[in-house]
Amino acid sequence: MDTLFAALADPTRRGVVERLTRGEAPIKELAAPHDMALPSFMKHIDRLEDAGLVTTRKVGRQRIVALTPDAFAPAETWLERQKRAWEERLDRLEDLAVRLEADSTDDA
Amino acid sequence: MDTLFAALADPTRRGVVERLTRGEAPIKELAAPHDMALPSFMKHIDRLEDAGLVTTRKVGRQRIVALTPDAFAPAETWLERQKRAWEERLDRLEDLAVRLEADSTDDA
DNA sequence: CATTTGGTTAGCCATATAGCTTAGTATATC
DNA sequence: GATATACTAAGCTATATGGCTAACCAAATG
Repeated sequence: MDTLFAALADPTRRGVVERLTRGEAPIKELAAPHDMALPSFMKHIDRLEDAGLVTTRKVGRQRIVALTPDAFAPAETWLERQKRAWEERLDRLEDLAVRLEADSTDDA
Repeated sequence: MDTLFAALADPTRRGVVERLTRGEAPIKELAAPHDMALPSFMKHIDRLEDAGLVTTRKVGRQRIVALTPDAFAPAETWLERQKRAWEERLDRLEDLAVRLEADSTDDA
């Protein structure tokens, strides 16, 4: 989870992910839009792979990078759970407020 | 976006967020379950605040921390967009495969 | 077989991160 | 007014991160 969110906390890496939703590609092609030396770029790919967001395979002298199926699932699940917990609490608070309001008008 | 994902890339901070979905709390109380010196813990709160995940206000000598409404929205939106792009591409590929298959059986 | 091309390895540098301690400051509480 | 409480500020350390260059390896290509 740490590595997943950390992998997404960098614009270069998010850019690579966005590119990969349109299909796999070799490293050279992925690197092209990012003004940086190849070894530096490679580290980002490594980090994406460590996070499980991406898989790579060697074809000839090229390394092809592809998005992992359900790559985002753990992150989405966690976020969804938090949002739900938060909204349920707001609902309970609202419910409580409504009931208190009803009580006060009963008194009148 | 960078700071948002980075803020979530740490178990202490995710723990704080999870706790806050059940309601706001002062720093001391939030810090209690995390075995670490207060100043160290404070830095995590600062990082959550910088990411816009959390707001704080001073009440007497306490600092109350609360989850920001729609705190996760940007992260969720980005993830959702990627997932959608990815799935649309898979659909197109499947569609293409089905059509190719149909063509080949037509030939037979 | 010489030369590109696409990665890869190794190692360096600057900054950021996550932790610490020690020493304040401001608000309660006795 | 003295003391305790809840931060807050300053400054230190170790490791991680994001970038670089230089040199190397292996698979094309001429």
